[in-house]
Amino acid sequence: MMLTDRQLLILQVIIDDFIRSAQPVGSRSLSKKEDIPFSSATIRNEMYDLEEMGLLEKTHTSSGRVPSEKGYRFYVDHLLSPQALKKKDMSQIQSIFADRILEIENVVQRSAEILSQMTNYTSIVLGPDHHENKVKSVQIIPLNLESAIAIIVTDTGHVENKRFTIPPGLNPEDIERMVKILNDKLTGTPLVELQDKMYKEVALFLKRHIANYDLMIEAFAQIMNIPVHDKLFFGGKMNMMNQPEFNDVDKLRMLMDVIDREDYLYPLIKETSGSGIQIRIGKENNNEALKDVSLITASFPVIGGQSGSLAILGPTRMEYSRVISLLNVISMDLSKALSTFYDQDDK
Amino acid sequence: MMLTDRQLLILQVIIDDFIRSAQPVGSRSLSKKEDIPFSSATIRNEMYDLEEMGLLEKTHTSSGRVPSEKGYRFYVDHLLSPQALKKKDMSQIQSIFADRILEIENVVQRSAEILSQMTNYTSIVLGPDHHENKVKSVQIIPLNLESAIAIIVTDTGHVENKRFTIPPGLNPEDIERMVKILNDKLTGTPLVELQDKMYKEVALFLKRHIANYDLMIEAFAQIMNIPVHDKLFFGGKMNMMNQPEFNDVDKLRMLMDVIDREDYLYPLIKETSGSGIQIRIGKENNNEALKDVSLITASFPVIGGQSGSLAILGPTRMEYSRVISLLNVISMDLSKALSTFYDQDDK
DNA sequence: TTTAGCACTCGTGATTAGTGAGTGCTAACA
DNA sequence: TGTTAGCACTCACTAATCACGAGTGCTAAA
Repeated sequence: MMLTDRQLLILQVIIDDFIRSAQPVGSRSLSKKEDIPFSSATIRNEMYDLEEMGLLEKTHTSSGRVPSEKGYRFYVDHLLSPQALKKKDMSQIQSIFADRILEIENVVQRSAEILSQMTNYTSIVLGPDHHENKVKSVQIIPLNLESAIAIIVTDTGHVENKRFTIPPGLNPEDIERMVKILNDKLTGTPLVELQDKMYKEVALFLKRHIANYDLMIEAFAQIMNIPVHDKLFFGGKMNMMNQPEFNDVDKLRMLMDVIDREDYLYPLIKETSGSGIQIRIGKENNNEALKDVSLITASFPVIGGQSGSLAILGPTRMEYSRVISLLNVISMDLSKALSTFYDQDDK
Repeated sequence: MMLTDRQLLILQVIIDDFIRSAQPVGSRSLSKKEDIPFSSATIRNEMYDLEEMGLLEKTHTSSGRVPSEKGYRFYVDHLLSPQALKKKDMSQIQSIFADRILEIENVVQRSAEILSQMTNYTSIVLGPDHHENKVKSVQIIPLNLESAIAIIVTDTGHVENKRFTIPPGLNPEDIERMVKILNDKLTGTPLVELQDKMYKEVALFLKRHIANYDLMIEAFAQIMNIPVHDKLFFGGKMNMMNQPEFNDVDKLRMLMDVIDREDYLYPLIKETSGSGIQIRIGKENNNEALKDVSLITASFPVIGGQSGSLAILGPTRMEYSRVISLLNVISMDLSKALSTFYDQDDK
């Protein structure tokens, strides 16, 4: 598909205009613009050709033109020039990452919020997979005779805790011994391998030292059954209400259902990990409810070969350029910020 | 205000009907009902009177009648007979509380979900205030030379954790000693008093045993600065989209804004703690955005004098009877379920 | 190749008329 | 005296019509 320079210009201006106004763009209004020195008739001819190529559409026979999905695709592939962020935006971003925050979740959540607030779209952030994180310490805190809290701390500072019922016949000394064994055996084990290791290696050891070891193993293995999905962090879940394309409650509901049932979104976001910026427009999302939105995802690597991703969900009529710039900046900052949690592992 | 039996009947039927259909109720459709043996003309006369009393309204001169806020208020105060839940509902509730769940948060979250799912309204649950919970154990897990995780476990099994920077010059032995001191001094202290006690009692002690104790105190006091607001748990946040009164995106947005900014809702919910079931209809919520909704709150006591509350937010045209029954049942179950966490404290 | 001009299309908003569900009032009835 | 049948009236809602204007496609002239 070869476009003349003039066609490129017109396409670009139409899409930019539509992104701003959400209104079909007519030839006359275009011809009035400064950077368009052609008459409306000329523009009409070009529009006709662009429509034939499938880059533009009409909402009805005598309406102005609207970008098609293919048009957006062409736009992001060929017409998007990297655009520097405004100073105001930059300084706003700086300010989040300025104060050294100490919890991963906190950084991630705040990134999601700032991202949605700056774009007016919905943002989704997936922290680095913590299944690979290694156990730093295991603690058991008895609450009373029957139950206790098991706590697992990872090398990244993530804390998992779960309450469990103490098997009968186990005395405090048993528990103390157990904690010692667990720490000896499990420190350094990645979370994914925890359950396996528990049954295979630790079980034997416990058998020798602890009464009722099998019940205890059972209880503890439960605890180590850490959820498969990492948690998605959202910002501006409601922002899509502000988009004119979702002025209809039914449409809104369909979209919200998908957003809330995170399992649809999860693979779309997860998949991106490690491959730069990815843009999915409308039907490319392979989901009926997402056919009028675009999802832009960016992955950010953290030290140690892992990565997380952040995403913006907006109408197909999205400010691609700005969103991409923002994602680029924030993913880099996030990389840096989170890497400080990881790079201290090995000390 | 005295109503005849017939007026009571008619008012009741009108409100019941409107709650079901969301449509203004006309005299003719009423007169066709089995339990209404009067002609439409008679009903019209009664309606006229009920309107004069401010219990009914018209949407326009020749429309059917709609309950006014005052009408709903009368309805819940005088016409609501406690209604037994359907077996299906009961068994569904049983099933959540059947399997003994071990985390407070889990129970609370699941209650919120079941409540919203059964009513199709939005539910909000506030767990028992954990500021009064007492420290059971304090742990410090060093992650590397610079940072460590502080963990506080309460007697109810609640775990707070926070990362902090280790003041320079502190060695592992110092930390170990510090943990010992903290446990000695703080076990049994309610969370609210923690910060105070830290500065007043523990500081002196640490001074004697730990290098750089002042930095450490500073760092640790930070950690103990536990958020003032307890967390609200929501179920069915989006359910209001299904109500015809929020078919308009602007209305929906106003409502959602208030729901999301929890600080408006918090006092409304919190306030109820300890005073049975409370119903706020429309403007009684004292909030412009909540003028078309009703909030029904129920508090549930847990052993030890504390209490939490659960609430249902729905349109003023809410199934009051059903919601009240559900809240009654679930709040009792919740009382029981959560009390098991608390009553084992003292053993 | 570009553009001015013109006929044509179609969404939008205002206006009108018809329909039906509802009311209030009056007069007759039990 | 309370109840009801009957009737005129109101008003939201829908469909139909119209004028308007922003837009198009096509043709012919520059």
